Amino acid sequence: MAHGHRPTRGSAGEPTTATHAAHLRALNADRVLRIAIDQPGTFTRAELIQASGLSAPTVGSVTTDLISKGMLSDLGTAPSRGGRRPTLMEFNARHGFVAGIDLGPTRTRLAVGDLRGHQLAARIVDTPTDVPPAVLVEQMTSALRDLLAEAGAPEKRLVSLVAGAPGPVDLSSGTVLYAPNLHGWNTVPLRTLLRERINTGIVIENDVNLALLGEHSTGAARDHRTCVFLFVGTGIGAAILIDGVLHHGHHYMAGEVGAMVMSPEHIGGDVGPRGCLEGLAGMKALRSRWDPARAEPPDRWFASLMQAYSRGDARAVEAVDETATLIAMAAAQIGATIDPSVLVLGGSMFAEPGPLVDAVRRILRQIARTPFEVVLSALGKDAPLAGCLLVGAHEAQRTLRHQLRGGQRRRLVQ
Amino acid sequence: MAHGHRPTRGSAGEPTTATHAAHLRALNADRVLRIAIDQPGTFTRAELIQASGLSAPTVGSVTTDLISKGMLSDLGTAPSRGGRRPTLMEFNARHGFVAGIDLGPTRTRLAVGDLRGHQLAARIVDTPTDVPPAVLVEQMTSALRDLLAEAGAPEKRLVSLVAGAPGPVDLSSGTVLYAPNLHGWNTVPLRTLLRERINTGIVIENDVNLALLGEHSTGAARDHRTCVFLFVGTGIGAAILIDGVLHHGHHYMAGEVGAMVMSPEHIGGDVGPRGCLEGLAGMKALRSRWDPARAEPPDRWFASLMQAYSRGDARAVEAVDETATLIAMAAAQIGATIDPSVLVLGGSMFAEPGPLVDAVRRILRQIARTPFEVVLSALGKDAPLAGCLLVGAHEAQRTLRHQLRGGQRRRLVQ
DNA sequence: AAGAGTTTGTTAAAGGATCTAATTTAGTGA
DNA sequence: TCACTAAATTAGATCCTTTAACAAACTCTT
Repeated sequence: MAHGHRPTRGSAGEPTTATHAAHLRALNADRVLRIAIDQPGTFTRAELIQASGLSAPTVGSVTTDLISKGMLSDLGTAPSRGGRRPTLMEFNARHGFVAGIDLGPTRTRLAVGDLRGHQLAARIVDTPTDVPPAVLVEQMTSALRDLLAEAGAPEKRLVSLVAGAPGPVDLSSGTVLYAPNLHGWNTVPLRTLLRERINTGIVIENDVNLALLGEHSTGAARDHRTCVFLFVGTGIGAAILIDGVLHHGHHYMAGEVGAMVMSPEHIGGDVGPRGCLEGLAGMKALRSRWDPARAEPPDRWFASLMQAYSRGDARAVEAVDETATLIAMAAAQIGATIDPSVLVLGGSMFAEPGPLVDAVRRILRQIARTPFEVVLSALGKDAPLAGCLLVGAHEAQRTLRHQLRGGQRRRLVQ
Repeated sequence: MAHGHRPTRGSAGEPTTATHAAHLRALNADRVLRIAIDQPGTFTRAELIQASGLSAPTVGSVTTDLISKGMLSDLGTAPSRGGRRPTLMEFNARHGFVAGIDLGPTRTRLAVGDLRGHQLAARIVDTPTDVPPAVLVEQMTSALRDLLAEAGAPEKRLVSLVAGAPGPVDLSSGTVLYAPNLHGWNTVPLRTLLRERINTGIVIENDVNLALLGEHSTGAARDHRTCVFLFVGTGIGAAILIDGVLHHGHHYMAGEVGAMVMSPEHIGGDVGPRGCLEGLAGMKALRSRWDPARAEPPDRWFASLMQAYSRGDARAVEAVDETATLIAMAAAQIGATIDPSVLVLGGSMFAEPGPLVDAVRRILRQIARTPFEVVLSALGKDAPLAGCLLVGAHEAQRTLRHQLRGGQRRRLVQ
């Protein structure tokens, strides 16, 4: 009675782990939900009990909760297996939707997917050139709105949007630091631009990083927890996955290997961008080695080079070998640093098998002390978009789980 | 009545997060213990309540539990601050002990520390040469036993032992894959050899990795969550910390950059180990550049080279510059891949400031697109041992927390 | 010197969530 | 029809945390 209403002691911010009984509920609901998401098809309460290690009453109460929230769908009873017929359920992957935008130098790919990241609708549009970023974003969002309608996904139900950009990205602010192949893209606050037009969770990510995630989930790097994607097109860049997690670096510049200096003689300041890996072994350099006069049409010279190589043409062999040597050296150095289990090659230089990959493999066998598999991208130009939907699904699932916790806490405070 | 003793459903292994109320207890005890460990000095229950966000009764009951287990020490009452006098407590850092062994090519450093990793006793012994690994291990464990006695740490209370080896280590099996500077060390099951002699938790780790952890906790890389240690001595190797966690690579070979090929002309197979970074820029190569006849005494030539450099001696300048160029190139390539916030230079080549570091810094400014700090190791030859105690303390704290959970569960089953 | 006010810590009662055990539901098979 | 099986729900007990009240021990003012 001495103190009528003493202030509650120890209210030092959000606890990071469960402390109170109510948090247990959220944790267990979370656990069940996670199992439901991982389960590709349908399942019964009994299976959830098995998989979760929780007791039957708990699973029962959690599932009814999740069904009432719309996260699980009740599909009625299944045939008996000797006793009472079980109730089938499945994760309601259309409880929300995700979208991906892969902003490329010439083409932009858009897709809408469900909460598992499965693609429901996709579209390819030309990337408008010579317009300011805001105008480009405006056009892309309007295309996305069409696509959402096509997929039967109400905009309100869009939980997360992931956009990939061809350059390093500051993850924390969602800013594209620069994009050499997009005119005028320096320090573009892409996330802000998108958020002004679409109200949802937004993640901006580098396109090579997204490609690696795509290859990791459904492509050439499946089951490889530590791997590298080396993209060689006009530009050269790498993405790094470490124990299943993308590595971004302290300045979000990890994998920016295009500027690597490959030989001591290139250190002199005036040689500049030509002395770096990108300048010596990118697609432009390869063309200059083979067709310095630029006599062949832009979409034919590469095929002609490959043909010449198979004929044994000396200039073609030299161009391919010198290029492959530099790429293999860079790959070996990245490999020695990271020690991946696989290196995925992608970009227009490695769009399909051919003498370039073979040469890279051959040289790597000579110089890499710790050998790693070298494979071609399986998803090709679709890899970044696949990565978008994957990241989007992960983000969306996080949001879902957060809602779960939020719902619990609200009930608690009430 | 229908079924007399139905087997319990859903006993599918260990739950990863709390499910049952009893687990809450372990979680909250864990939380309090963690705060206690982080608190450098003493604290009161009231402070724990503040820091943990738990309620006063919970903290009260948890602390009495922890005190009865010996993990916290009751230090009696402290002077009042206007009310009832608080009870002071502290983390009982001597509830257990940790040990570290830094196995070097010429010297082996041993230390015993408390649960916080603070050093209590240390010793340096000559590494016996030309004895099989088992004999070496036998000698080291006997030296360690002496040291434990000296530190007042009963062997039964030794919770974890961390040994560093000068070569790549298979963490999962505790095997030293190879160690060029230790004669006959190929695929040595060091953890097994140690466990046969000392019964405690044992971790084997690469010495450069340990050095980086040491520099990260108390040395030159403090507050840098993503950083690289480049060791240049007889051999050359790197350690990589990513978001505060060591990166080991898929074959435990990450950072094995000594074998990196630095220029296309070195790719031909017959050049062999001389064409790699270690052969071109290690301490032996530097000596060959400066004193090819090996005329100067082994412990003097380096100082003499430095003196000659400061005189402007042309051969010295060339030797230093060429070496620094190669090291800077390797650093730039690692840096472009990892994008660290700081690069720590260590090993006998970088034992103290001098023209070599200056040259490396100068060249890095020219070729590194994403600049990072370049600093010298602050702990020098003690860095790996510091890392041993650090890792040991972490392991020991994990063991402690595990005990906590185990204790809870036992009580539950009972 | 006494009482008001403070700070610290403990006890008591209530609430929420899980678990085990029993029960209901709904089938299969002899 | 009856015994048996499997799935799901209900009932009761247990555990832990929280809020609220209380006790302890001290400072400071009147």
